[in-house]
Amino acid sequence: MQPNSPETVSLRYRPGTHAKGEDTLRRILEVAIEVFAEEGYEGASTRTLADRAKVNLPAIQYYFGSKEGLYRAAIDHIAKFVESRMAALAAQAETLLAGDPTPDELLRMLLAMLDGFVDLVTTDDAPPSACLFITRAEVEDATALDALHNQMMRLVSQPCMDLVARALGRPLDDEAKIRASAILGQALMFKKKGTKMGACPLLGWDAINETRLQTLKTILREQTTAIIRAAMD
Amino acid sequence: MQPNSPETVSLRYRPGTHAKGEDTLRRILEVAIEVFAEEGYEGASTRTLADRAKVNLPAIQYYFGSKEGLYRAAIDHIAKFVESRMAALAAQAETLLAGDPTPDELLRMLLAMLDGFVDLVTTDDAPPSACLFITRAEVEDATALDALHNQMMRLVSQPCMDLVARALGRPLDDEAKIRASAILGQALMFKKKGTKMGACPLLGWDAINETRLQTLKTILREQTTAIIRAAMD
DNA sequence: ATAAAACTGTATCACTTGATAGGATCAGGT
DNA sequence: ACCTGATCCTATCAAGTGATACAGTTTTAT
Repeated sequence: MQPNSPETVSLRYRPGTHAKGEDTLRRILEVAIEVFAEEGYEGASTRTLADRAKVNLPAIQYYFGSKEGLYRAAIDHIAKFVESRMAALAAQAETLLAGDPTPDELLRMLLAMLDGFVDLVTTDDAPPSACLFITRAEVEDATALDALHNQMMRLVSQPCMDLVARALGRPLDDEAKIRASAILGQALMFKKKGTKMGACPLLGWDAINETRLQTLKTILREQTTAIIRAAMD
Repeated sequence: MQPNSPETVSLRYRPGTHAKGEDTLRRILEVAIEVFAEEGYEGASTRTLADRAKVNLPAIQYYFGSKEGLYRAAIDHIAKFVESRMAALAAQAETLLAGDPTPDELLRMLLAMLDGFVDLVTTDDAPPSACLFITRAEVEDATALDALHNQMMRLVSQPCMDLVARALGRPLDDEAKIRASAILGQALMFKKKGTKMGACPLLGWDAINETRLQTLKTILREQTTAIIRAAMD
């Protein structure tokens, strides 16, 4: 019985019944994020996936129904991680916006979200290679990413755009959206295992350690403050 | 005789001798950029490439030696386009830096390069889908991209980093590099046919027309000015 | 005009891909 | 002890891949 095949998912499968199966499933999932990140969806063969996870070939169909099912599960897994990192900040921003915040409070909130976003895209926690996985999935135009897109919109882009608009005392128009996007764009250049044309290779940074992360955050906070202050006049 | 096969390239092939062959070669190349951009290297089958270019399957081997040869030729073609767009600006920046420029001159030059970079990543000219092609090639970690990487470094990143460093009266250290990268990162969010999480979908922009481009450039210039001015103190 | 080279098309090869069939093995409930 | 379902494995399939052999056609040079 394939526990996660389209027809039978959450029908007969009871997690924890067989601890061994649970471990195997998790191992496949975590390896899959790495391999999909390295090779892409088409490039990652089911044989490579199975080998790297130390399982046999049909295990993928058994646990996830199909290669695509595994891919979707990988996206879900990353989405949960993003949620765990950004949900609190997004909620905080929403509460603030519901009240009658000063421009300075709005700016501080925006800087906090920027910090969180930098953490998110530079972190090596939880699902390794998650950032590269998403980047690849993006250009591969995976429709399975839609859920994650909506989530990023809800937890990152939308709050930032709202904060920028309110801080500038404007409606949520193109200008506010452009400014918010550009501010986030600064951070995206430094994303983990980004591309060769990303900022890290340009800086000669092999990895982002704690001191480099602090330097980066400080500069981006400063620049964002300058951007908002200048636009307020 | 395969004109571009590794052994015989530029050995017996004389472009223009057979006008028909020249056209065919160019047609394959232009279609290839589109198809590789849409499907990725692995995803683009030689059959799809041949069909879209209205040639038969072996034509790819005949003209480019192999699928990989076609890929490399596509990258070369894009590299030439980038050169045509950015070389003048890069040279201008170099000349300026060789003299004794004022901070204001340096800022103006930086803004001009930023404008050029925005044009480059948002344009629909010359090789359509070139931007998406590069983005895909980046995450696919194509070693064939190295030449283009060096070129982007030489024509865009390096000049911008130099300009920022000099404008701030600092050496070319991490801070200057981070600031320059972040400034360019603002523009990258708006790249043509970027990802679904890019700025254009967030703005509800289906395409970037002339007025939108002007709005974008104006805001980015303004923000960059604010960033540099604030950092000079 | 005619030979040589450039170009195009059909048929096919060896290989890899995702997926499945069907049986062996294991763990938990009775 | 034993049965049932969960888990794992070997062997195999049909489809699609990049590439080539080789014959036919067109263009150029002499």
